[in-house]
Amino acid sequence: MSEPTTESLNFIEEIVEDWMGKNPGEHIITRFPPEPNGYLHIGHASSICLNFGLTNKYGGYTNLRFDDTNPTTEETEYVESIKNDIKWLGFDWKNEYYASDYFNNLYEFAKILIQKGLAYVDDSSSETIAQLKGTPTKPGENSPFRERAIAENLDLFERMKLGEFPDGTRVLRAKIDMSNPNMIMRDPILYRIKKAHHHRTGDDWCIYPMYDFAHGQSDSIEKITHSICTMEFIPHRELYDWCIENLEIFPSKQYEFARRNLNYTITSKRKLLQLVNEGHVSGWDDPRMPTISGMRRRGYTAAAIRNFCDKIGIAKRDNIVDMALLEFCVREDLNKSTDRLMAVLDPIKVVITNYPEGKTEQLAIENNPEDENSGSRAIPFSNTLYIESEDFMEEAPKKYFRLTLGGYVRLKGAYIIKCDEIVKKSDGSIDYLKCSYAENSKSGQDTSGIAVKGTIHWVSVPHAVQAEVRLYDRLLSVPDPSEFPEQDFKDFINPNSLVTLKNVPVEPAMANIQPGTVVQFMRKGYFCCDLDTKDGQLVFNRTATLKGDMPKF
RNA sequence: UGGCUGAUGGUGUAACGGUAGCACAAGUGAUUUUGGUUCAUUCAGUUAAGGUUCGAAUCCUUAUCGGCCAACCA
Repeated sequence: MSEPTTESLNFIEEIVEDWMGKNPGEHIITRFPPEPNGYLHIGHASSICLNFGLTNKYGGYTNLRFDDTNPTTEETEYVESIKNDIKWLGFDWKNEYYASDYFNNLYEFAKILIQKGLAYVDDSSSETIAQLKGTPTKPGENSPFRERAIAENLDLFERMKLGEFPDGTRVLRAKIDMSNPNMIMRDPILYRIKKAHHHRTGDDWCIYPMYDFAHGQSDSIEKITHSICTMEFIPHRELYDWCIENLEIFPSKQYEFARRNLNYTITSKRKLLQLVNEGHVSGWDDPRMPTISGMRRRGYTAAAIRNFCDKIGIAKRDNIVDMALLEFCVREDLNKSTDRLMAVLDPIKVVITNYPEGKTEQLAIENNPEDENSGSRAIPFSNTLYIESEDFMEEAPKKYFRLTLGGYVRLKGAYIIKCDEIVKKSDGSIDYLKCSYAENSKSGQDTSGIAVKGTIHWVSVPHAVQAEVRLYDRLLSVPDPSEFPEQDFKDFINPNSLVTLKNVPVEPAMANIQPGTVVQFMRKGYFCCDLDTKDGQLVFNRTATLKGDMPKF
């Protein structure tokens, strides 16, 4: 009965479907190639969903390959975090590989190029090499070492490997074209000397291949059919193809898409590392970070992140995705799955004068109205309660639906109360509210006939449990710091990105929540029980507020 | 001033020569024991100018505006 809807494909899917049409019976192979020099962030999530999503959809498989060709910045800690994050996101790789697995192959490839007269050892300093490289508008000049004999190149390269020369004294370069309009092709450096300890190969090597001499060949060795990367690698594709062609190896193909940007945050590993190192955040997994581990700690779910990546799509144009869409995906998922509990973030006390002193009633309340299988729980009610201070106004405008002096309001799951008197301190601030309740207004069996405009949450004072609550907000105070290139992005860190509340009264059921669990604090937002929770000291992170602004009065 | 790449509502993304659609955001209304959810509804777009065509977001030309490229980083 439904219309035959033709699913719309992104341009990468079109390329894949086209490939499959031309290669019947074969399957695609993709790879996710992180450099282990930082934690994965939301931009990587997009790439992960793309690469793994493609092979989930079309068959074939995806490898995880660490691009570990620079020993000075790469660490095992990052390898572990990356694997953990990918698994948490819900994806499985076929093979776990490392570019460093291929150091021998790459070394042999280099010798092949030398023998073909397509690579040479250059003794120039890095300054000289930069100088002779020219500029985008000015062609480069040949290195004086460019015409070295093949045998001499072979010998020198061998001795570079043997460790005979200090760091930075020699490099191996491809012999291509110093006047190529694409600067990447102006005799790119293939190997450099770095007497550094590698996280996997230890001290086996003192020469390491550059990205351009490792990535394409690694793809080729793994027979990657579709090597998907971001737009800034477009100029590198010419060199990618050049290496594969001259080495006569499996012709992997590179395709580029535009990296996804999110407003009010940054996704630059360099800048993220700066935030961590300089202590602007508590670590890579600080809930304000756009890292996968940060979002996880904040309470975002893997399903929400996957859905977000699906919704923002894949294209080639520059983009800054609205954070509101990510939050929408988070709320959409959490709304269906989280239990509703009560916590009073900014409490004022209410005494119900006509409710027996010392009496406790257990009231039944449903856990999640969006999930009929979620059941219900009992919450204790007494004559002394906390309510949210913003839920009371002495004199209120017409549109104010909550408690006012002389007005009525419903306590969620309990009774209707009326505020009879405000008891003030000597400084004029509110000490507590004297209220009366309607005994026949009990939730679910209300015969009072009192019409109330609003329902508010509450916690019984004698039964309350204390918690620390961390209110997180957007990391930056401007949507796009790149609009201010003269300024340091750290100047834009939102000073209110974290507000910590101590001794927040929460209902007793909260004490049984396990770290990592997300619940909704009724009317206040979604909150995730933090890993710092221990020995009965509860800590909650605000994952997201509820949608819409409560009108401010 | 070189090369590469891109341009569709506020944001993101479709439409592949034939009705510019979807989602988010924003607004309005209904429902609601969460000012949540849900439902209904409104606002709002093809960078510009030419050309080809019965017909152009789509093809061609020119212009304009963005992004990337001069690490022994990836």
